[in-house]
Amino acid sequence: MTIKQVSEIYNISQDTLRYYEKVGMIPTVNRNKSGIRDYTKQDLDWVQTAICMRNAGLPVDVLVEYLKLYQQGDETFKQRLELLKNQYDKLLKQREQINQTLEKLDYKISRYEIAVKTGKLSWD
Amino acid sequence: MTIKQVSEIYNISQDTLRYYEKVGMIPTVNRNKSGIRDYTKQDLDWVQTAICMRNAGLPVDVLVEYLKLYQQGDETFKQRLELLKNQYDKLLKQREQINQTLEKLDYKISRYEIAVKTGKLSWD
DNA sequence: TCTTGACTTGGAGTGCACTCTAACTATTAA
DNA sequence: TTAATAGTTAGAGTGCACTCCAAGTCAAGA
Repeated sequence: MTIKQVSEIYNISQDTLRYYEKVGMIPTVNRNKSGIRDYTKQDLDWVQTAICMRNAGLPVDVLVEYLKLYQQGDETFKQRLELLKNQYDKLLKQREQINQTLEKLDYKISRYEIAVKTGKLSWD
Repeated sequence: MTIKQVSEIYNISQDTLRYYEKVGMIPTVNRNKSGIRDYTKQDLDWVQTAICMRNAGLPVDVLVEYLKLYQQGDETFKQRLELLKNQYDKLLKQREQINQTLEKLDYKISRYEIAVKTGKLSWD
């Protein structure tokens, strides 16, 4: 599968796909005889996971570290587990921040709904 | 209240507080006769809100726009409402991304918990 | 054969959100 | 009186994650 197809499937730029590979966030993709990337099913799994993790805000260097450990083989299960738990905890905290902000916004929004109707913003 | 105190209360650098003010994310803080910031209760409310919003990932320029509308008075209720709703929707989507990633991580973590015990990573 | 278009690379450039620096001023303690 | 401390400003620098660019290669079609 070509980089163009992958970029269309996941709605991500070809530049970003090449960048992810260059920095080591996903494994090196095999090239055909003329040097062009040919993504396999496994490559797509890595791409998908990388995009998912990045969308949630995991830092690139952490994902690079994860791939490095992965490529070092079975000796690194424990380190990989620690890394994943760590990121899990950080995401829980981030979600909590978002929830707090959603609450605040919800409150403000309800006040503005009234303000738009009445022309007055209450208690402020 | 001095910038040092504010920075300690909210655990944010003085530089960042000055930056938020400079770019217009919070209103200008009054200075005493020797030009030193003296944060009022209202200033603190703005600071707290700014930090909350930034922690959830709202962009600086959006918060600047909000303050600008706020300072334009009652004519901008509708625009402020739109802005807030917009950010609310974006945060909902971001939370959804985080939830997806948490699920993925949870799955991986449980596999690695077993892998660490057995020395083998299953089905992969 | 020539051109078009899709790909390749290394490396430079961009946008965001701080973060740091230098030069300066005012207040306080020794 | 002097020195240390805590603040001020404008503006430069940093780190992250892309994003763009230039120069080149290759395969297919006119």
